[in-house]
Amino acid sequence: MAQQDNQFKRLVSHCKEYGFIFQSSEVYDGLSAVYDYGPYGVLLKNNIKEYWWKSMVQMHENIVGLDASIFMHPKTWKASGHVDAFNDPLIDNKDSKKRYRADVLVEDYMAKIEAKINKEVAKAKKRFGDSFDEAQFRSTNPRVLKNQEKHDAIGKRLANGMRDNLADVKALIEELGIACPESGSKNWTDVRQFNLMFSTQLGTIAGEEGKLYLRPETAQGIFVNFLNVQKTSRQKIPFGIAQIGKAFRNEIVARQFIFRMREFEQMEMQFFVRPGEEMKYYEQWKAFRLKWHKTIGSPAEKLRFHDHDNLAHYANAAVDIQFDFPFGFKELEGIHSRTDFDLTQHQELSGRKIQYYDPELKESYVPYVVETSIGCDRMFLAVMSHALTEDVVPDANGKESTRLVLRLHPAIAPIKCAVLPLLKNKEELTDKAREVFNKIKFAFDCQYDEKDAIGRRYRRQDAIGTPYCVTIDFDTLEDNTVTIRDRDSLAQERIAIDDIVKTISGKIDMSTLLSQL
RNA sequence: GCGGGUAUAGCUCAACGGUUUAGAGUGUCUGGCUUCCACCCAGAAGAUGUGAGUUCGAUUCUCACUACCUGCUCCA
Repeated sequence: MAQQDNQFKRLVSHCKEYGFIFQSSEVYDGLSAVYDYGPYGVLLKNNIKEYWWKSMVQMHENIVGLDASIFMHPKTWKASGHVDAFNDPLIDNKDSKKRYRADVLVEDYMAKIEAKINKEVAKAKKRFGDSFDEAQFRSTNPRVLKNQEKHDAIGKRLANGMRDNLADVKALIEELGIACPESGSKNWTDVRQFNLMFSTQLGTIAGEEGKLYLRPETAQGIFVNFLNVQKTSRQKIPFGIAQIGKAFRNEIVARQFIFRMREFEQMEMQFFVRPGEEMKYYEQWKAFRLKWHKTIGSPAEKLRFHDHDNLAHYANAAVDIQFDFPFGFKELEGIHSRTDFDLTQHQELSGRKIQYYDPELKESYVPYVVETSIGCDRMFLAVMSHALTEDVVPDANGKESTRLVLRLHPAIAPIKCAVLPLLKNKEELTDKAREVFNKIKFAFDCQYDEKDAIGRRYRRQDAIGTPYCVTIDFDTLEDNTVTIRDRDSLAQERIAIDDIVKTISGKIDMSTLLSQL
């Protein structure tokens, strides 16, 4: 555990030290669980997005893209269930430090009363035998009636309290003498509402009318555009809509660096299928998405599927792809069979028909949805945590020295090639190096560096994951060749200046990577 | 949100309540040297999270705030 902590701390400080990730608003002491991407971070993140987008949209003729707004009509979130389900009233026990949903505590208490009633009924049934009239017993037995009355009164008061009086829910819990199931303590905090959506307002005058939410997931933008996209792109089911975009969640606890942020980026694809065929595509996407991770270099032993035990209200199957982060296996991507829940909901709340006419079946239906949803920032953290390694390499005297190297897949590395004159104080070398730099900078992200000894410059590039370095030496002046040095093997090869772009392009090319999928 | 821990240069760490002008390594910058993996030499810049309190005096003790780590909790 301590070793994991250190490894994680090293990763966080590496991200800061080399300009990948900074804490948001750091000069003002930071803002909790919000982070900014620095110069290398934004390059890496963009490359990850490109890999995802091309593998999903470019590679699949039946998947098209979308960029829906962050603001959406408030009814969207009523339809999706977020307004209701993302509104948990929570209460803490001060002694046991356990947290509960206040309504669940009361409901459990009500369940106990119900159990008492049922016990009474069962007893009577045993006593009276076949002639027992349960309905009559329930409506006349004084003890049953009393308990039933109590049960109903509590239920009513809970419902009222939940609507607009959380203080009364606490009062109810105290009056009923509900104790912490774990510790038996009755020392409760106030009931607090945690709304997981951020709200803001439309227009310059505040009020209920203009209340808007920042989207907590990108998926709904896809669902409400289903018909627009399907008709204009002339897609036939099965087909998918992909989107990359920011989402916002007011998490109760946001921790672990960029793993759980309040503002984050999702890469989602909703695949629309015929009802009844969802499991076939669910399995298909499970396999494809896992392969996507392996192809970019995430090792099989750091990836695993994790089936959901409790399915969300909209799903009939759900699995996570978990990654072995420095703090353990955690969700990186989710693949969910969302049924027709979302489209049906939007159909009901909007009053518009959201259906697809299937020319083969000759009937209209609300399509079923299989979703793949990956956190872009989590993917960033996954590749960084796996890439950051320390190894032992020979130094100038042939002795062993350790180096910090970011073994990113070349296709997503922020800088593809560093151009280095062997010596700084020889103008013919620096001039030539500048010339080489200006020649290849059009092809990919390059960096020119003449400061410090050549070995140090190699190490600097290692630390930001640059896969290739070309070095201009005195031979270059004679024959227009350079040495190209490989980050991982340290091997050096002599190639012509005219071949640099071609050689490196072959190794960093996104299309080569995609063709392995 | 509750409990525990932490906060000193970009990074990693020092400094008895006062010998201090808060040190060191590393990194950064400038110059020199250097013909391929953290060389060397000379110089420079750079820090006590914020705000109160105790004290003659606070980086050091107390409290609050903020942020981070961590257990609980939550996770569409």
